[in-house]
Amino acid sequence: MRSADLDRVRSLPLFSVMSDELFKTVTSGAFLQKFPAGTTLLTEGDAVDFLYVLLDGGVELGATWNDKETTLAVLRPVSTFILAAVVLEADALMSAQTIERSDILMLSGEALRRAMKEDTALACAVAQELSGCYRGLVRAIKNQKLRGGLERLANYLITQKVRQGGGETFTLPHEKRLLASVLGMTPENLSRAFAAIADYGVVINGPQVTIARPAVLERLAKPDPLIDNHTLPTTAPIGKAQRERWPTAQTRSPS
Amino acid sequence: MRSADLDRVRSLPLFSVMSDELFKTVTSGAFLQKFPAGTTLLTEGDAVDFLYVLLDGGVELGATWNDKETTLAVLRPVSTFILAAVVLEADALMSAQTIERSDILMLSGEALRRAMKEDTALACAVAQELSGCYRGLVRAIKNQKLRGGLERLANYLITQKVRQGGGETFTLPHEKRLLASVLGMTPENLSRAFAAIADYGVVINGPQVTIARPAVLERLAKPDPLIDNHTLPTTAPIGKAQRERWPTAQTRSPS
DNA sequence: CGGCGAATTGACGGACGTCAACTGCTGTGG
DNA sequence: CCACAGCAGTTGACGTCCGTCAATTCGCCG
Repeated sequence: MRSADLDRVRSLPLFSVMSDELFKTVTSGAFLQKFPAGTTLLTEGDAVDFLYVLLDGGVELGATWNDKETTLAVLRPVSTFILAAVVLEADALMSAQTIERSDILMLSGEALRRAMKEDTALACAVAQELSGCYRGLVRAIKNQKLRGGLERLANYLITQKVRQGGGETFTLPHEKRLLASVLGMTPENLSRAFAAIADYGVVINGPQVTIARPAVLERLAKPDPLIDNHTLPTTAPIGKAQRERWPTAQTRSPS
Repeated sequence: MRSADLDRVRSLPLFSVMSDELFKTVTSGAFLQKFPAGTTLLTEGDAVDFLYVLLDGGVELGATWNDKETTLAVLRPVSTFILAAVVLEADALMSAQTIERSDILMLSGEALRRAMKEDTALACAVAQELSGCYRGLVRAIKNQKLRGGLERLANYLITQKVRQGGGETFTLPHEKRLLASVLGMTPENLSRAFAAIADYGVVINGPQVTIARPAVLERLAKPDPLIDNHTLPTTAPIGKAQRERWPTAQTRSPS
């Protein structure tokens, strides 16, 4: 494993508190693996033996029931995942799948649990990380149960705008079909929601989104600091630059 | 505070691992308060200074947005709540309100955070508790995003049946309007769902529910161990016995 | 006895899922 | 180099689920 990668892991809040010695112990039995897009890392119900750390690329956390599927989160580097299952030595409740070519570090869950028992600072850091994840899910449930589809989309767009620097135009970070799943709707319905949100000053051009009248959109979205997290959940620089090219001004076809 | 109450707290997984000395420190600055039904303990957005422990009664955790309200969980003794906010020293994301006369122990958050730093076993126990809460929320989101209202109700009934001993008839633990909020629907819609679920062998008689043909109901519900937790989240004996009396057989009025 | 809130029921409309057809881009192989 | 298949995205038609409004019943409590 490259030492640059090790440094990135070390800089996560989870690991920055550990002693050098313990860090070496925990990472000694670790793999760094590169996966192509679309690889299933973990299926819900699987026993979990590793703590995963996404160093590069992207990962979708999803779940299934009765032939329906939904996305619970999309992770960007640097993020850890399935920490809760590792702590409890339990089966995974979510599936994990790469959405791009990804570099993923796999740390022994057993080693992590042992390290927690020996290092109070680490155990506290784990508790804090889990608290943050928990609160992220509380926000997600509130978003899901309290808002309608159009409102969820509007707030998603505002969050993206802020996270990407606040410029009036930005780029959707994923495929729209994945976004639909994150927002809890069908791709068709998302398409209609994009069409409807044009009335609120939002111009869609492929993956490019321009918020022409932020005040109007905000009146629809009613963003709320107790639901929308406009700062990133972990130390996570947004993924690589998106493609810039896109067929020129493809506004709505004049019917 | 009565020593019997202290013992109940001590028996929680969170506190059973602490040394006597540390336990005394943490509980020394604690209040035991009795609240009437309907008391708001905490409003979303409030700063959180205490870890709450529900010793008797019931508490609803809810959230609000844009004049809509929803229930995220209903707690029964013995349960702790808002642990995550205490760990992070953050504002509450949920409101908490008693639904019955309740005994609630309030522990200094500051003292708990200090104790975590000194006692690895406690910090690990906190991490485990938080992991359990996190996984509970993952289940809740899956339930919400993957199932329709009728399916959520069917699974709720099966869960209640199991938790109350598996007999063919049991008692709803709360008001129906609260249940509706937990299940993410309106009271009117829940009423219709109860009417519709009669086709699957479920007989409703006030708060009494009889599942006449479990196999039929299960074919509708398709319960899943990765969503439905048929065992209780914490060491939580179900609340006191419900009223038994109810006006005799109030089946559907013969139109 | 009277008022209040929970629960139910009906009527209606809107939001959302499903099915199907169509477009345009992309990668593949003849 | 082009033909083709495959997939993302869009659009329309339609049906279902669910929320809203209103009226009614019933038990509870003052």
